[in-house]
Amino acid sequence: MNGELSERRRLILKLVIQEYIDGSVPISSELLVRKYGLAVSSATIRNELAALEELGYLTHLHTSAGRVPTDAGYRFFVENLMDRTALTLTEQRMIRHQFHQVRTELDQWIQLAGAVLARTAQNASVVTAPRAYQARFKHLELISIHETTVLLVLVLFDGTIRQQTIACDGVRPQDELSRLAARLNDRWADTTVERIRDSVQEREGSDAFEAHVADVVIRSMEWFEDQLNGGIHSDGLMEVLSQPEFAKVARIRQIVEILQRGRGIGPLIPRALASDGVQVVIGGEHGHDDMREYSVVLTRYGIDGEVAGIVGVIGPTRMAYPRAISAVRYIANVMSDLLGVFYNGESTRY
Amino acid sequence: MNGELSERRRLILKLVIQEYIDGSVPISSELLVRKYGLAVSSATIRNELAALEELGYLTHLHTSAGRVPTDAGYRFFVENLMDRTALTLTEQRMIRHQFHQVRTELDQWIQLAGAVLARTAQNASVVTAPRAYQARFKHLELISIHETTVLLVLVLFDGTIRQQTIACDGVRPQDELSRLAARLNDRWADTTVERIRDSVQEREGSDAFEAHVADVVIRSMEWFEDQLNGGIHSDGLMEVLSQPEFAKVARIRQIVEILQRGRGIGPLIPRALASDGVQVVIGGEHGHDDMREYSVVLTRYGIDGEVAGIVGVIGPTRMAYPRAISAVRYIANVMSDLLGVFYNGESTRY
DNA sequence: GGTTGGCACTCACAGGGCGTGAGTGCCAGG
DNA sequence: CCTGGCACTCACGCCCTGTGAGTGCCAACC
Repeated sequence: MNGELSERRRLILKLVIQEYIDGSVPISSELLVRKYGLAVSSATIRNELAALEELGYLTHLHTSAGRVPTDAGYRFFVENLMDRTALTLTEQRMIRHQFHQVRTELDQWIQLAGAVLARTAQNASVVTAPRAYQARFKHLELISIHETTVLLVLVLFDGTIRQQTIACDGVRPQDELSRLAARLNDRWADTTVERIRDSVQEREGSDAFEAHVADVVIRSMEWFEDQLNGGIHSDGLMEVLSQPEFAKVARIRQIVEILQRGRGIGPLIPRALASDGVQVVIGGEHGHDDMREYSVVLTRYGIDGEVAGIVGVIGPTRMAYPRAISAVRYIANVMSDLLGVFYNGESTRY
Repeated sequence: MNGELSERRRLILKLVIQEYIDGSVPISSELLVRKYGLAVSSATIRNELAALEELGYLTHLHTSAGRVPTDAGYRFFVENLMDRTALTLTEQRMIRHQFHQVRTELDQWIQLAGAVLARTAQNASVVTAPRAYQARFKHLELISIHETTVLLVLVLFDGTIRQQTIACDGVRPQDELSRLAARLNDRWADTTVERIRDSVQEREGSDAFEAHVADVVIRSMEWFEDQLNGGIHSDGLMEVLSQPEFAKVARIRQIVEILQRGRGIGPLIPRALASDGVQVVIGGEHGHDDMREYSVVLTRYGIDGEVAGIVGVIGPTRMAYPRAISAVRYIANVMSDLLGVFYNGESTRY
């Protein structure tokens, strides 16, 4: 599939795709000759284009419109033809700078990653929060809100926090709550849901309120594990709408719907989490029909064996793949390093 | 401004506006006569329409197109003409049911409120988290993440939680951190930022790490007070796009931009927080130009003197005001009651 | 055999002209 | 004050046509 194409055809295909990506206008034989000073005539190029079309890399809306890449064309481009350029150093520095500005909150990192990615790739972005592969208990706190109302704050190993109000039977003063919290923290430190579930069953006859708290904690943690690929944040609607494919309202509604529910990207997450490199899924390569005109570039970030999330870009198949891929890769690295600091106190290395 | 209109004119204006709201098509004199079996001829209606136009309540795109309400027309309608119907009992029950399903998390309430509001009013919705008028310290927790990294979890009186990592000079074992946290909790229970700031200045020579923690807490709380009207969540883009005004791409981009930044609604928040009823701002009544074709219906929710947030609806000036207003009012009540339970342990009454 | 100029052919797109119909404005008469 | 009648006005949709870009193919050339 690589040697099949002569050097000239590869060049022509590459030029067509590059031109189309940044102009969004079907590419004619003449334009290629003129713009790139090719040593042959437009008629020759036409023959080559026809051949590339025969091979399935290009199409034609109708006779007498320029050539347009097919999904297979983009695929070939991504795999064999494109220039693998990284972001410029200036861009890298600016991005790092922005992350350092908000070094505090995890939520803000996620939001920032989405915004930066969208702006850099001029498309919509998707980001999920970093999650532990398995929920591990870190800490809990019981805070008296009102006589019979208690706020339970649960901190998991991956830094996610859940808050929940609990109604209790009788009045619970704060110091009693603190003592209970301390006891539970001690007992459950760094354990998984299963272990907590076991430990609860062992001590059947304990305090009813304590049992209730345990129950809430277990349910929270279970809910968490189920939610692994919930919580897909997306951003950059405005950026993606600036792409010329969204000149008709129908397309806009389509992308809004795709982004809103995180559908269309959800199915790709397991694969992205499992693999190491940047994943690219082009148009019809998605299963469903509603994604046939969109491509997704995404990758995993995080710390091996501990926590992981995904970051990615979504846009029309006519996407600036080289740039999207570099941006996604870079942001993933930045996020991974930030998490390294967060979890392990490692210093930055990017 | 009320007695100025004859009963018949009031009726005609009301009918025109109602018809236009649900049809989005300019209203003709004939239609009114036919559809509502008025006892007069269309010519008479035409005269009345001309008079209403003269008064500034209606317009004309050009001769020979039906009448369309002006901003002043909508204003008069909202104030004097519209039927103040509440949501049906079935709708109320369904909404309440949904809130009970997710009775746990505040974040989810907000999200749900946005979704429900958007669906009910068929427009975009905006919701802010409930915030205390003044940040009051409730609780903090220090959790050892790594030898020299500490996770600070700060709980404020209004239930908002902030997490932040702190790097410390030396190794801090968990029990030392717990003791420090207990000490600070005791000292700062239920105080405002100012008091904390004062208390820090008093004990100049204390431990450097303790001072650092105090500093982070103070900055978090200050940031919070500044952010009072930050964090505007919006939802229902899909719903609002189903309105016929968004048949052209330019309009879509406009609303997307308005929603994205929470701009256009930001300026209205102070007023909504200060007043008790439902606020309606119609088209040109907004200051800026970009909101000239949009209306906002919003209100405060929360607990008097303690916490408050806002919920609202935003859409084209041709908005189903009665329904939007009922929906906003109802959701605000539900949210207020939920908060009542959360903060005061009050039982529901809606 | 690859390359080229030439030429016919195709098709999207923009602009102009026109008919149609909805709806008003006005007037004169009841 | 109400009404029927009538002229007038536009937006809208339609068709039509000219235009230009671009291909496809062929015969000739190296």
